[in-house]
Amino acid sequence: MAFAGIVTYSFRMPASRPNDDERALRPQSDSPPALCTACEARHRGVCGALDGEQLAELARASHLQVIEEGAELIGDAERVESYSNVLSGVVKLTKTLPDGRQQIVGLQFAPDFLGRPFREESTIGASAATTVSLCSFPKSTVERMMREQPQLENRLLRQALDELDDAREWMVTLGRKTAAEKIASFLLMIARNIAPRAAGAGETASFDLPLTRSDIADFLGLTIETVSRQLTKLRIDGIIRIENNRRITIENVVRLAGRAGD
Amino acid sequence: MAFAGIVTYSFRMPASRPNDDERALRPQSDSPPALCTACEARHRGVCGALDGEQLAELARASHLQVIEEGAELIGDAERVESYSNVLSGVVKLTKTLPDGRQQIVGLQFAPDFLGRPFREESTIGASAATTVSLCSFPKSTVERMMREQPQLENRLLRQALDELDDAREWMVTLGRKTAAEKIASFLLMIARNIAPRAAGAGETASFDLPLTRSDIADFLGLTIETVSRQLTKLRIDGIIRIENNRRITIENVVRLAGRAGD
DNA sequence: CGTAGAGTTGATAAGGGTCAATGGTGGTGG
DNA sequence: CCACCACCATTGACCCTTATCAACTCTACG
Repeated sequence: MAFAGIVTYSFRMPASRPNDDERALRPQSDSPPALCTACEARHRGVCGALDGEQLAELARASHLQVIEEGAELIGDAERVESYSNVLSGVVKLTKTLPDGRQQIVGLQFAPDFLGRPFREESTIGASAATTVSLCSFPKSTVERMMREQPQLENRLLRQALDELDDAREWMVTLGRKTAAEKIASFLLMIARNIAPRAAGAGETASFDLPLTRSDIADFLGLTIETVSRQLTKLRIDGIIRIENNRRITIENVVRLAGRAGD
Repeated sequence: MAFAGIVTYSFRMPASRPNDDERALRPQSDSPPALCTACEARHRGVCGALDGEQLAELARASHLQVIEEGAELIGDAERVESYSNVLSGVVKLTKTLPDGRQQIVGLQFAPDFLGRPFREESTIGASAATTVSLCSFPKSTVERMMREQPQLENRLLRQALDELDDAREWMVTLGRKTAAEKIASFLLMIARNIAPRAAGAGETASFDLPLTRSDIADFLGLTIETVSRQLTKLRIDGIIRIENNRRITIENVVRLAGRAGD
């Protein structure tokens, strides 16, 4: 059941036909494919390393997938035959102990690259925290391009180092922060990824949590009860508003940051 | 006092003079510099990506440092002007919260590469857990070579991905394991890095802990008292022998692994 | 031989886990 | 349109693991 809930489209399916206007705007053969021009990965993601021709080649080999909430993308220790870019939604990376204890070890947002080069099988599981759309490529195509275009490897190195910084930041949270500090740090991290404008300067920020209470607990090394209690505490203290289970408003970003422990 | 306790040598200092026999063995101008031939980093580390000429050039710009136990290599948020290879000893990577709580977020052994490309200042602190020897290069030389030799970037990407796997492995340990499991996991990890032979197949393994109880606590998100109590418990159960504060013998690797939670 | 620093051990307390009951909310079918 | 159910989240009572505080031991070193 690994791919339950995954719908796959081809980039050349009828729904994505370019119309005459679009064609007229990019007549050259090495201009970016129509579907790449609006893609975040083309600018901030790994595809930014490719020239027009390479991008066209990759687009020809790629396909769009829409994965519904909860579906598994990659099982632990499963052989992986493709890489992907996250186009929208949130992917959670998980590790599970033999007795079932689970830890979320990372979250991926658009336009992150999803996959583990240089390893036959993945060491972690990946699943859709929300509905996710992915642009997936065959492993072999990406690996050939890495050899032809060093810029691509450079982009992957930059993302790997950023993820490493994130992982180490969370090690501090997991190892040394209290439950209250963990929740505050988590809300701030989500806000910065989902509503960067508001979280940066503004005093308030509203967003839908991409995770259930159970996921948040698995991310912070807590139980769902503790997560719930700490959210309630922040609500009573007037720092957040809980519109419904998923939707949160941070009433005062500065005060919340003051409770994150750093 | 950032560099207290650091002794610096040049690679061309008298103590490292090549004798006639060594010269005779490698007459070509692009053969590896004498001091690189015996270096682990030349084979398993990043230097393996360089050809003879590049290696010679890098060696000319590099210098050997011996850092005594406890000395700080890089302060948090400090500007870094050089990269290094770890030649021997153990470097601990730390993060500290404003109120002083500390978390060790990684350990580096020979022949790991030390440094954070693409960032002006480091986001973590680094200090010598044991006496450490480093081979250091100017930032600019390494960065130019990264552009000239894509293989170098490939090596860095591989190391970054390995470190990311390690960091995520420890996130599980920090977030979901009990104190007893944390200590068992830690001892196994150290044994695998310091005494790989014995830890792999053998039933017993002896080694010197590269960390104090306080460091172990900071690595595992515990207090020194809990670390001490759990070590005592393993000793009483006949799984380890504590020769002295630093030296440990794992009497039964299999039984210890059974207590690591995975 | 005395002191300092690291480690151990013990008593107590608190933070967060566990177990159990209750409270929303969204989806389905009558 | 409403009632019911399933699932998620909240709240409460209690307990356990680990932190905290304190005393003591051991070893290295002058």
